Amino acid sequence: MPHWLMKTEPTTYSIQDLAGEPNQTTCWEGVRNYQARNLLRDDIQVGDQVLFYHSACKEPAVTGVAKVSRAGYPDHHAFDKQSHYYDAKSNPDDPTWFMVDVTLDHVFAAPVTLKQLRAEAALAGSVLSDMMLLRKGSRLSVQPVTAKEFKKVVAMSKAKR
DNA sequence: GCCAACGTTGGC
DNA sequence: GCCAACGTTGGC
Repeated sequence: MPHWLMKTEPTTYSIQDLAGEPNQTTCWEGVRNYQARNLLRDDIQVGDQVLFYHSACKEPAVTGVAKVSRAGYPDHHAFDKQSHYYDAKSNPDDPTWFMVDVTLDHVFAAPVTLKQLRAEAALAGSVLSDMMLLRKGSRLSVQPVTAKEFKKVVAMSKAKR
């Protein structure tokens, strides 16, 4: 079962927002990057586990785990002129943009910060040494994570600090 | 707020 | 198809 990491700016949508949703579920709308779109449309499946990441904030961190509860379907926000995510070029008959639904699994008691991830990745032979999130210039908002990386991050969230 | 890295757009 | 200009991301 593949694993993913999804970024969000907590000022826009945080893991606490997800925790407050009916069924703790939301659609992951507004991804407007073709590489991420391809993952959403073609690769991400129901049951896949997701690291929920807060970016562009005071302490960037993985803040919890979510699960994919609906596989790729058209992002209808692209057809809504009122929406911030409106895209005049996306045709409802042949949609450009896709989204999935995610459901909260759990919020980490202690977020695993980007700083901690980098420190871990710097250790010799670290499981995280090649993690996409940590690569220079990497800014894909939906990205693959290996099973080992996923397990490691979850373990770090449980470790005493 | 700065700025490096990256993606997209559009003139040619 | 090239590439400069522009916009966005996101850490710091």
